[in-house]
Amino acid sequence: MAKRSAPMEIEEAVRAVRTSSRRRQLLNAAVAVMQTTGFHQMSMQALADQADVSVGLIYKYFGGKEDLLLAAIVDILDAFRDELDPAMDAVGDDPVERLVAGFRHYVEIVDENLDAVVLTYRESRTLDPQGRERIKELEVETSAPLRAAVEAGIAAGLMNDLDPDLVVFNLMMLAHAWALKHWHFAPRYTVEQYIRAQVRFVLPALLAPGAADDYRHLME
Amino acid sequence: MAKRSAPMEIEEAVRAVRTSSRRRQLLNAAVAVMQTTGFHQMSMQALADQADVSVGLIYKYFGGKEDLLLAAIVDILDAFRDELDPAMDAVGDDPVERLVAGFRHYVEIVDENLDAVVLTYRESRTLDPQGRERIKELEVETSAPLRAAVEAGIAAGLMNDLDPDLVVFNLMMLAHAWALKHWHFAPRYTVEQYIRAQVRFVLPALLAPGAADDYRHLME
Amino acid sequence: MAKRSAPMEIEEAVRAVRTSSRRRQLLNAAVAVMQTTGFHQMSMQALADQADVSVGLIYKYFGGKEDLLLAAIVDILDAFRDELDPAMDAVGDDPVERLVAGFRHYVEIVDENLDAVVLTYRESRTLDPQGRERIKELEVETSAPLRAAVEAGIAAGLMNDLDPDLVVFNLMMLAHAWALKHWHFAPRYTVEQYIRAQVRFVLPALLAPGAADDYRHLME
Amino acid sequence: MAKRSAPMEIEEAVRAVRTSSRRRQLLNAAVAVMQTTGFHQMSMQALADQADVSVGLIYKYFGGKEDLLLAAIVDILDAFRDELDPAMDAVGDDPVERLVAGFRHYVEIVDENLDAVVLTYRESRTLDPQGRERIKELEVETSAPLRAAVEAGIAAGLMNDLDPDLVVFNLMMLAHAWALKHWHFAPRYTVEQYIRAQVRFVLPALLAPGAADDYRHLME
DNA sequence: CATGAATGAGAGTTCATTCAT
DNA sequence: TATGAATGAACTCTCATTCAT
Repeated sequence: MAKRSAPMEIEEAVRAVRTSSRRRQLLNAAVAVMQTTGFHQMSMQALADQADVSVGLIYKYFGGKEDLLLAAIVDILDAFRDELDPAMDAVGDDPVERLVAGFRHYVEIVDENLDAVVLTYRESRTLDPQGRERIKELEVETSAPLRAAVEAGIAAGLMNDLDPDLVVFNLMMLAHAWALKHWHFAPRYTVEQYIRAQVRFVLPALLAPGAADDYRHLME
Repeated sequence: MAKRSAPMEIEEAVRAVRTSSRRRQLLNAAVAVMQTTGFHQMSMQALADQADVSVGLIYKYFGGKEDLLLAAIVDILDAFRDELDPAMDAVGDDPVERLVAGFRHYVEIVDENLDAVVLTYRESRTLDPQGRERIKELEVETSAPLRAAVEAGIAAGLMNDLDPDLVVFNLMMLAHAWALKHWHFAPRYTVEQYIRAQVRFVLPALLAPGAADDYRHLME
Repeated sequence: MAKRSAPMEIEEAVRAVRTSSRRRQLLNAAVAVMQTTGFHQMSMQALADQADVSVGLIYKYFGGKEDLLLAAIVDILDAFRDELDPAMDAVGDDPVERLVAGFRHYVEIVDENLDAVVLTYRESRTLDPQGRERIKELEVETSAPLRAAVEAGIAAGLMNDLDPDLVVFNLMMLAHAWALKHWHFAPRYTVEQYIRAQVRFVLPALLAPGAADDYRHLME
Repeated sequence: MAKRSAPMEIEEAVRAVRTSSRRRQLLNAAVAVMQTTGFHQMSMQALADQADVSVGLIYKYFGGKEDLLLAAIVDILDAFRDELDPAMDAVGDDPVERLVAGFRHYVEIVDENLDAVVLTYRESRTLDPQGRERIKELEVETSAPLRAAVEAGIAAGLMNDLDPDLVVFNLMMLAHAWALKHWHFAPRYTVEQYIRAQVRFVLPALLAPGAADDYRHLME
């Protein structure tokens, strides 16, 4: 009996995997093409060529061009959201250590997705209001662990009493800046150098007077 | 002779003014349309309607659509560059005062050109390499007075020995953030509040330990 | 031997029936979809969904979309042709009675196949010349029993000496009108009323002066 | 003063005429292409070629393909409606004479627009509900003068007491049949012969017993 | 200087058909 | 026998650009 049902489950699983891998293949191709030509300049034919499939097939996996854009952006933001928490957990409970680890990892993900990050800035206005809303929500979700660290830091008296919201968005902007101003920073800094320089810039602004000495090691 | 040339000069001046006012009229219309629809969605017909001229006329003043985009972006960046210096001069010679005044004014200009600023982020990849280069140069030019203030501040021992380049780009990013994340900040802050909050965030990071007390008034 | 062949025959018969039932299933589905969306708007996927089979299977039973259309139309016309004769035989030998019975039955079949009839008018131009020819032949074949009745009626002096061909095509047009102008007639007449009204209209035109009285009962 | 306003009026008039002639040119081309290939088979490129304009221009004068179809059909029906009344007035006041003249002219218009008439049957289902409604209204409008003649004839005791609505639709069907079954009738009849044959068929059905003799000349 | 009718290449999207499973 | 993923040509429609007036 299990034998009879198994094939069906397998078949379904196979299809699910195939579907998912096609989506991934197409999303990767889409980001690759968009990074060089931009969303509007990307023709569906060009995308098909890049992904090595036919144009028609794209429409089996995505509702249309805009749907593809939304999926690509959401895909990136999902990565941010899902990777941030574990990276922060890895360094323990100290709010400052957690925040710095979070920022560091955020920049690293940005570095691995330079074009995708730029994409979220360039093309989100292209989406319909619903899609835009979705993206804003994701961005806020993503910032949640950072915000929690800031709030914990303030509560523990380790950080100055600044608006956590502003602090978090500032950190995200500085992380995004690595992508947005890559033309400017790349010749001057490696990612690692960029991260350290920004931490050196930001920490003094955050740390409460009494706590500054305890985190000297984070600023070398 | 003077009699003959005078009318001509006037005619030329009239033409120059008219030409210039036509360009302005078209640029304003272009920014107005782009802010709602985006560059790619803007049809030349829509632009012509907005500017109350015929499509054909646009091509008398601009080489084409992309040329118009470049002109619009350059136009905005010119404003930044030209207004920053005077605003900083108005507060005297103190590097810290100058830097804060510069940042304050920068954000104010951003606030008056929200859509235009977003435009520079969204559409610069659309331009040809030459146009992109032009924009980067302008951005660097714009940052010059801010950089000078930072360098002066460091030289005078008023500011920490940070990379002036990084500091300036950070300040610009935080100013741009008022436009880029306007959906997030606008419900929480007025421009004035945003400026003060950011100054409170940034100054502690910049000021040398000994100088902090002297600029308490800037952070209220 | 018989033992070996019997199963095969059964198998073949099963296959034949299944083939035939598949064809029928598909034709019914096709007519059902076409009646709501039209032939050109009907996608093979929609047809497959309606028939609850896969797209691929359709091509095992029909050469393609146009082949399917021809089959659907021929199917309808076959029904007309095959049902008319028996219905006319049922009323005996009198040419007028036969003609009226034929017309009556014709309208009734039209009523049961409203969309299919409209289909023959709407889509026959879609077919290739050969297919069109086939349909014209079928229509002529279908009209044969009616024509025979008219010719018999004229020969017997019961009907006026009109062109039988014209009479028959007129009758068919008036029958088709029940489908073609259904939007107009349906709110005003039931089928039964429509048939009687048309008989009352047509009979006086057909009946020879001396015969009129004998068929009063047909006109109530 | 008049001089200043005149040019504008002329300019407007010129544009109106040009617009109208473009529409006509396109409608004629559309009917020409549709008659050979059918609406769905007609590509906008084929239409453009036939009309000797560019594809883009078509969209300046029509909202799209379906709009063009509606316009083409309406155009034909308008001709029917506008030409019927004058033709009937020309023969005087006698209801029977008027009806016959109306029918005769109706068939003649059909003969001049064979493909267009077939078009109205083939493609009206293609239109959206609003367009379909429009067409039904036009058809009813067109039938008005015929209906008036029938009603007058019945009131005057010249015609049998049949449903005028049915009579009129029957006449229209028989007129349309000249187009719908042209493949069948054309080899057998000229238009003139067809008209006379149909009049001979229909009049006996309509005329009241007493009036039959007075209209013998109409049936030759 | 100013117009806007006209162009036509190129876009996104659909869908009849095929074929490996 | 039956499937449905994959194809790619063909479709309608848009719009930057030109040019006769």
